[in-house]
Amino acid sequence: MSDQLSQVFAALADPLRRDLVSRLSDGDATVGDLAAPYDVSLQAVSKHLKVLEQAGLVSRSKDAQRRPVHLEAEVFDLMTAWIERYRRQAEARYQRLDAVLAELDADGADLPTPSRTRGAAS
Amino acid sequence: MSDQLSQVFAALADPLRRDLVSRLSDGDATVGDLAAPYDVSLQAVSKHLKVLEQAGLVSRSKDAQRRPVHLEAEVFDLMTAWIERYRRQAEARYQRLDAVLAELDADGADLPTPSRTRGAAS
DNA sequence: GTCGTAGTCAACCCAGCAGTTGACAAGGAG
DNA sequence: CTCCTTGTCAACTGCTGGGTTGACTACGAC
Repeated sequence: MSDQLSQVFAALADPLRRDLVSRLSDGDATVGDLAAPYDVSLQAVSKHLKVLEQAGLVSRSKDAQRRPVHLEAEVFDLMTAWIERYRRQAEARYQRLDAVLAELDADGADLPTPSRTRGAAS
Repeated sequence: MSDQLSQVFAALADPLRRDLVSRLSDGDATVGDLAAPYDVSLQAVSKHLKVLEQAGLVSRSKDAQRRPVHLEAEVFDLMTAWIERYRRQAEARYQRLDAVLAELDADGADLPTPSRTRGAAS
């Protein structure tokens, strides 16, 4: 679980943490402000923030005894890149399959272009 | 944790499961095929697949005693939508801040457009 | 100085998850 | 039919994660 991608996904798997991110996208906030709407303890929220910080989604500065929390949007790119990669790959495969099926249909199902059968053919 | 978004994020928080998704984007495969490269038991991989299935990332059909696994790419859209939403929101906020700062700089820091100060002003 | 505020740290509990092994079901193959 | 393959289900273990409470630090206010 040490890789950042795993940490980011794990961090966002919790609804409360996603809500924190959501509210932080609206502007920086202190721990107390963030904790107020929930009925969990301040310490629990502080822990959640630590998880987000560890994942690189959030940074905390130091202003007197206050700890303003700031959203780091760049990390989203990491996820987006990963997601897009496999979505596109999967979509490309479907399109290829569609093309093959269309070709089969057009040719009359007699010459199934026997060159490449990788994948679904078992 | 019942909402799908949480399940999807949690499912992808595991490197092995991400690897399964990665390999499935290359084409359907059986449980045995998928389990082969790892040094964990077949049952463990089957469990991982169940997690992915529960999250809607994967579907299993039935072919004799074989259970071909198929990647469902649509669920990625759910994540992408969530991510994009907050990334754009955060980026927009930065741009607004930049604009305000630029304006301050241009005006000579005497008329800080005192209408809206929400957010970072403590 | 004392008090109150903002937040972290540490210890502890409970639930869930990843991994294991063992037994079992479902279908071909001989 | 029996055997083998493919895979699931069930029970158990160990670890991690989210929650709590209590004590502590750091800073500003009085």
